[in-house]
Amino acid sequence: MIVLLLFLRLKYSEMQNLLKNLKVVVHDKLYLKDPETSDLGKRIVGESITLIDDMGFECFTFKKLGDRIGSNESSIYRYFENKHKLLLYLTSWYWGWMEYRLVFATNNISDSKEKLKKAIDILSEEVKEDSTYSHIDEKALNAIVINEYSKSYLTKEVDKENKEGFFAIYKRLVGRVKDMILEAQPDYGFAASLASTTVEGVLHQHFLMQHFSSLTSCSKTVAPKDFFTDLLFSSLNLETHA
Amino acid sequence: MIVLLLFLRLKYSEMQNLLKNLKVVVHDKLYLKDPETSDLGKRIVGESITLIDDMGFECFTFKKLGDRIGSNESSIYRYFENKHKLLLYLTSWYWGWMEYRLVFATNNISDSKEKLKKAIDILSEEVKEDSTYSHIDEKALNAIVINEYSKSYLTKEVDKENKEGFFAIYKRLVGRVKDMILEAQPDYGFAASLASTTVEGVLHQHFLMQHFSSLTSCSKTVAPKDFFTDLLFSSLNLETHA
DNA sequence: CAAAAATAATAGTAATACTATCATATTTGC
DNA sequence: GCAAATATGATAGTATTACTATTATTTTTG
Repeated sequence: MIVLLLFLRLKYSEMQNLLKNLKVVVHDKLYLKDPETSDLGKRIVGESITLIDDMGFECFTFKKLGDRIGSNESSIYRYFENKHKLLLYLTSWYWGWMEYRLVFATNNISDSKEKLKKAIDILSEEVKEDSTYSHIDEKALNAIVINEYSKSYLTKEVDKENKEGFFAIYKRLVGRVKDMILEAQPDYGFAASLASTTVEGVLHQHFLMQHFSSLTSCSKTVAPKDFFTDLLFSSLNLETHA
Repeated sequence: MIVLLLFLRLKYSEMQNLLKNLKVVVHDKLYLKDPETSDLGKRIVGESITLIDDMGFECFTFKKLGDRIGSNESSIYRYFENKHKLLLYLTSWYWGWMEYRLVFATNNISDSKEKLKKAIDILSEEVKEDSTYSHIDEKALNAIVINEYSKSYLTKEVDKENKEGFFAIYKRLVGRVKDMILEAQPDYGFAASLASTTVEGVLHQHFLMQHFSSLTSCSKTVAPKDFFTDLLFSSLNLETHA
């Protein structure tokens, strides 16, 4: 689906309408039953996002989610094996959504520097509205990714789950950033590390802004985007202006 | 203690002997009873490091630790309130140890670029030996910091715990890196973000080397140090060679 | 409208994360 | 050397978590 978009030239404003008719595809072993196929499934996904955002992933349980959506714990277990898989599902969805927006926003830019700059914009901008999908609050999901994403891979099962492909979307996204870096500067020797540092670092800087302001230069006037644009263009030895 | 060292000129080889007579000081509300003051306490700290490294923080319990050290769960609870506090204790200790090594290795360097380069070395080098302290396996502790550190602050209690000073050592360390960045390039506008990105990013690159090799440029021949040295010197607009 | 599928309700289990109490060692201060 | 204090160990108990299993009740659909 996303590949198709490379041949399209659509205005940014049309993206939201388009996305409404597309489904972000996540690995089908992350769920027992596709939550997109039923009303209950959508409520599970939708309310789990706001609940995890409210209480944090550690405190979140399927029992509490059941109470919240007026359903039963056992029904939730028919959609997701456990809350770890649910987190993988939600964050995969997020990265799929991010990848879509990244590809969409950059596909019609021919200048490699402009393209990279746009990519940094998309990756680091604060998500402000939960607009695109009716049942998914993208702003809350963005907060979850900032606060919980690393818990999804900092586990003893990471190699097994990686082999199963549970991190495929994230890896593909980092790979796209890496490719854009190399397009802008083919000689650069650390493209993969710079890409992963950027994707991860953006989340970290947002976290620091909220909880450790002395550890970040970002504030109301300086955005993570400014820091990372400077960082990437300096290390690639490129001028910031096109 | 560390301040004193600024006025000393000791060989690197003497550091280990010196450290043996110094105690890394962590926040005293992280423990109920100082584990350094008893044999049991040292076994708790020492064995918790290898046990967490072996089984991961999620699977680790005080009951299992009690079994391992031939002691009782209830005795461990007299030293640490819970395993979260123990993790904060261990990681604080690690960052205190790192800060010590950083200050020691850089204090006698007058050239600001050389100093920064040395700081990157210390921060990003793989810890190979558990040499300095008899009861602490620094190599295993380094692995714990790579795999578990972010779990210590990605919690709902982070602001309260930050106010209590539980992250003071880490913040001071990042502050030192920030100061060195500004010493080398006073005009640079994102010193705090570059410092936090480096300290955090080094851990992340080590993790990626172990589990997501496609997301990093680091390998057996390229060290995280090489990437971060290039990254910092480029963004500070400095030449790598002194 | 009957059969199938989805959901809800209930019960039960093993493990976790503790707290409380009491018993027994070990240390120490006189 | 002994009593008092302190440290450690053993046992028991609780609420919660993270499930699994079974059965009952709705809802959907051919």
